[in-house]
Amino acid sequence: MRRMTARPANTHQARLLRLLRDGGPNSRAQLGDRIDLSRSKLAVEVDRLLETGLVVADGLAASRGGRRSHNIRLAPQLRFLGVDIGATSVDVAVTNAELEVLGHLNHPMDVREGPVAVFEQVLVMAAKLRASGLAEGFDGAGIGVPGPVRFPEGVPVAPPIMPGWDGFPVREALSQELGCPVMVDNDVNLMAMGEQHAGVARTVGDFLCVKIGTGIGCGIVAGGEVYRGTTGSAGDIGHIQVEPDGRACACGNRGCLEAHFSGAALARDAEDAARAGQSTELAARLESAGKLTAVDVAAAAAAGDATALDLIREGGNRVGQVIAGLVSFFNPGLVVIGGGVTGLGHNLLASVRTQVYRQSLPLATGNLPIVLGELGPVAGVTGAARLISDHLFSPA
Amino acid sequence: MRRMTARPANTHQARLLRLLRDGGPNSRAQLGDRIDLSRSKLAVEVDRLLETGLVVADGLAASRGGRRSHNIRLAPQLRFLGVDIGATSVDVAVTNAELEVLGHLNHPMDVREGPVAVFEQVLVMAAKLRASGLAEGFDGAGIGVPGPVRFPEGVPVAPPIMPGWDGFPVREALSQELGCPVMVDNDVNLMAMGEQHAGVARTVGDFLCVKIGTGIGCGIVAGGEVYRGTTGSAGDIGHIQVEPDGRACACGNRGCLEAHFSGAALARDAEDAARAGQSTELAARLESAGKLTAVDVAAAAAAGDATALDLIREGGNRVGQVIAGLVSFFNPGLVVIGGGVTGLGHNLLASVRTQVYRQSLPLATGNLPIVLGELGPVAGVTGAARLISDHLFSPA
DNA sequence: CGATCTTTGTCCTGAGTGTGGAGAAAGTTG
DNA sequence: CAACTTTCTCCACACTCAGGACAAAGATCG
Repeated sequence: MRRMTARPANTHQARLLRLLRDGGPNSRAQLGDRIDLSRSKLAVEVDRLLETGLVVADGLAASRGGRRSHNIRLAPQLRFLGVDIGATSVDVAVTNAELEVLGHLNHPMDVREGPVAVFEQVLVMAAKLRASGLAEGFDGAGIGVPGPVRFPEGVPVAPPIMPGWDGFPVREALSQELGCPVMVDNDVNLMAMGEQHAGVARTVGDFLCVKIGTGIGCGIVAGGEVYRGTTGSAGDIGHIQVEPDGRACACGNRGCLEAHFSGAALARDAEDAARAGQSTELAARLESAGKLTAVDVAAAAAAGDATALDLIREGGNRVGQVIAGLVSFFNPGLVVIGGGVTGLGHNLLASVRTQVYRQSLPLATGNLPIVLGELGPVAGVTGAARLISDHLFSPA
Repeated sequence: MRRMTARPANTHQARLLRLLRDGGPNSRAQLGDRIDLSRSKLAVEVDRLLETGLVVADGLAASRGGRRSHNIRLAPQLRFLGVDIGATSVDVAVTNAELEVLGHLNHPMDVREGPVAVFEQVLVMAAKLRASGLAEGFDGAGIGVPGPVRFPEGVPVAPPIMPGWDGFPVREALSQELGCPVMVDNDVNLMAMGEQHAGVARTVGDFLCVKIGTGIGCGIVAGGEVYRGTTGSAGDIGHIQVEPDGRACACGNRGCLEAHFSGAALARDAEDAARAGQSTELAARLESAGKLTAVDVAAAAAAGDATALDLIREGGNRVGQVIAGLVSFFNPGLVVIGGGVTGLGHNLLASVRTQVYRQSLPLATGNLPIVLGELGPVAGVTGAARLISDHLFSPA
């Protein structure tokens, strides 16, 4: 099957494609209402898009009191691949051109196994999705990695938790294997884009997306655009110091946020507490599973375990303290919290909110929602699809 | 005299005006090299600008081996007024269209005297500048106030250190008095724009501009544009907590950065030290002046006073700690430090650098200059002129 | 001092972009 | 079936813009 070869020839076409992607109007007349173009020019550009095959007109819509309109939509066979490489698992999903997730696979895997092994797994998963009939091929792929990325080149740089990935040509390699265009970004940025596209941040121009998983990172969206910083490391808040002479961190410093609270830190603290006999609930879980994760702590807290609750509350205070500073600095319109610890839910949220509302100025917090992400593991892959679609739906 | 009435009719004209403002080429041919337009189109737009009077062609340049070119430049009689209202003083300057400062006045004044009194003073100073022959009138004015501003309306909001200013229609009032367009912004943002236009940040797209005066604020420039946040309070880092249960702050919290280090805090600490007999140098200065300021501390440190040096070093550590966090988060390409404490100079800078380079990740600090502002008090007024000129030099 | 080359600026034609009106097509409503 | 709506197409006209031809003005060199 022939894959997407054409690209929009001008900004009008690009805007039309995005309008259609984002679930907008689907007749020429309705498109005309939302784009600043005359009917005639609009018709010309739509016709050209129809010629390229990026867009199809299939069937007629119901009448709204007059002549029935043609349904204009993005080519239904277009498929994007969204890949989200986390520290401990890989998510792969296939979407249509509207970025609706048609199929989604997850595979536990340590990113430290290196790019070659991870890519092999990604290709297996992509093949499985293809084999299940969801796609005959991919028109583009977005991929997120858990570390800073030199964005224009699509190459990870100096990733602390990803030895072996430094300088690996992710974009080029994956593009070669899949035979389609590929864009690479930080996983946190993709989560932010996902929540922006289909989640809680749909209507917000400036927001922060704090992802608490094995580590902690923060996606920054300013003026509707992801902000990546000078070297692509913007949002790397895991190593902000929260306690002078605090705990030793893998980065070599002491007192980093990540060392005091993160999925990994929480699990370790819970195990310590269980072994110290502070919580029978946690001890029981440790006994049966051999180790603890954030999920266990969440379950224990839900069961009313005071120690687990304390751990969550203290962690929330730590993150909240940092977020409070970021809120003062960045003055976002929304703070989204997501990642593996979302299961800790409202206990975590409550202490974060307390810290932020207490420490930041009223002007910055007055109308500031602090909420959990809406999309869970879908956020990353949706963001990945969005990344590549933004790229393909812009003039060449 | 007739003032500037015309505005650029399209983006081409706007770009040409900015090219000319920013000291660019000044013949049609040279303009053509830097703008993506054909010679013919360029000639048309230049002719139209000449007709409006925004631009003049005066005289011929020296030959460069062929026909001599016409000097194209912004109308020489254009004048912008730059106003920088600080907590304890008012700066007013007049610039030409290239934003060169032609005259600059400073007047000590407490912003808490309220907008009416301050405006009266600003108008007196503007009149003085006009009387000295530097301007026959003003084509536009930019004004900075030491607090958050609802930018589109030009109205200060909830300014903690400016009682009486909340909701005062600064833009409208000043525009009425001066009879020209006015734009209002936070003083810190203007300092950032000043350093961006004519100072150390000329070539940097993403940078932070930390202003340490009576309080502490931070201008944020992302992608070449000032970032103001959702409610205009972005960069308000003075109330980030640096010490749990630290010193009481005017905002009602404890441990705010501003309470531990700022022009005001430094002066107070120095006086305390002098009274406690920890420094004969500071005591002598306190004796003779009745009070101490950051300037005294700087002088004492320059004279080798250990206590003064300690105060500066400790303050630098505090700010450095916060800046380190911001660097991790924002990943800027440059950090500029300015404001009243610039006199503390390299002693301050040294401890800030130490903190940042120690606490932030190598990827973010690897190529990160941390420098003092280049323009001093001129930064604010230059930024103010730049603000209004950006506004006037864009299509209506 | 003239011939030639360079640089600058102007003019003109033709291709392409985009608008708005006229009106055809295809419905609904009474 | 007449009147009205909505959607879509076609067409004439204005405007934008690029690039070539060429004129103006000076430098360079034999």
